[in-house]
Amino acid sequence: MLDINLIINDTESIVQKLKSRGYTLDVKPILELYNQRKKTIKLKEDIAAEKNKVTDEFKTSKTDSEREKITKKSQDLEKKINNNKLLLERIEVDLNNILLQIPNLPYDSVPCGSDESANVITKTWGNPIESSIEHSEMFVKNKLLDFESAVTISKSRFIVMKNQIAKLHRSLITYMMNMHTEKYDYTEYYVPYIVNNESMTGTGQLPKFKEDLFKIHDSDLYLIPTAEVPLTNLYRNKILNENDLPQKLVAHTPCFRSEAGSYGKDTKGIIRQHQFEKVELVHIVHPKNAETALEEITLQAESILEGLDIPYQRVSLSTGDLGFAASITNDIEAWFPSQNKYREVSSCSCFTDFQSRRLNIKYKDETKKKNYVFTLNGSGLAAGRTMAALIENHTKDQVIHIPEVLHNFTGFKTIKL
RNA sequence: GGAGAAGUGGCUGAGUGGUUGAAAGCGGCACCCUGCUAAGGUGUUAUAGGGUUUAAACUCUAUCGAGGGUUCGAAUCCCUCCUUCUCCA
Repeated sequence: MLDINLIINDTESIVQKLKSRGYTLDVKPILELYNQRKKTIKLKEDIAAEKNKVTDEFKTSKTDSEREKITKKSQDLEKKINNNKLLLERIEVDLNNILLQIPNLPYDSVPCGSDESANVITKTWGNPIESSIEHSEMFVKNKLLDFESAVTISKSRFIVMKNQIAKLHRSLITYMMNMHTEKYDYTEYYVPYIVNNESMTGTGQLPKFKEDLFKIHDSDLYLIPTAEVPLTNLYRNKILNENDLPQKLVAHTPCFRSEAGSYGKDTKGIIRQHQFEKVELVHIVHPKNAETALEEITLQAESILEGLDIPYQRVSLSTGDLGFAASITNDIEAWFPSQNKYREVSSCSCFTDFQSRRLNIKYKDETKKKNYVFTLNGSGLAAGRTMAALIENHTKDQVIHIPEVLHNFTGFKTIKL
């Protein structure tokens, strides 16, 4: 959520910045509601002050007729207060509804463009190999990957893994979690996979992207699309000491996405699933440290791919391709030889105070002044896609060569087909 | 599954209808004192939102788990919900 004062006081530049990411801001209704809100607050509080004075007179009143008068007056004022209260509530709901729909402002450094074609590759690592080996095909016949059973159990876009593949998948997650907790000093969390409406609104999935989520029937609960939601919400309504920043959290969770609107996309393999495992990194930081934190998260995510010897590139998303809540995003894309292109395995973003304003997360500085923290997160990494990339990059003559960093976890060095 | 109890400021905890936005203690902060340490003294210390101001000061409103109700007036009485705890099965 944007700061309404910013919209009121710095309208022109806000409108311009939002325009650069393809959003047209209609300021007029906001301004109107903002003024109405102020007016109504003042009116309501003035009447409340009067009522407080009137009721105070009751104690010192002497006669019954005096008391009767006070009672009557107070009741009248109470009615007026209530009317204004209802009006104010309506105004605030309307205003909030508008504000919740406005995306975050892009950083000035974000490349300008209307869509992903304007994204900028800022780094490449490794030597992309050529190969036509598709990561899923070779496993299907021996049921190490079982799409058919998944459909029987559930529906399409789910997967059953078996034996060494299941273990390889689990080993990847352990490798990532160990790296982040042991080497990078993240605090590990186990969190709920089902969260409430407020949590989803806080991180920005709601109200705008409801159709991307799985909702639990007859409740206001949702399956998480990423651990970002529960992790960031750990700090909802919290005030942190400045020197407790930064907080770095990591969790491994399944992620559930309805993939609405992706019919026909990535139907082959395990690239796009309704349920997948992901290791998620979250930073809660002082605003002045946001940019270094983003670089840190991005490097840490990249280091996972480097350990696995999977070529990748880093892409700076353009204004038109940024996610709703993000101010700046680095995507990390792993090399998929069968597709002859790079595919996203991680997305690292800074959300500035967009989430913390919705979630009410602040820090206190030495002067005891409170400010909103900045939040960041990045995948480190999506396990399924990383495994797919690993398989495609490390299969030779019908043998998958497991990278050395995983040997302790897998217990095997190759998978023979 | 059944029966109770409780939720108050950073923490502990007092407060059963009106000078209580809230005692007291602890903690925090500032200053003072002491040769250092230990201890002591004085003061200060909630949040959000309005008004006002160059700013500070000031002032108003709301907030004692959440929401509703009773009342001229609610932390205090009533109802619903949430959370926590205890006991029984």
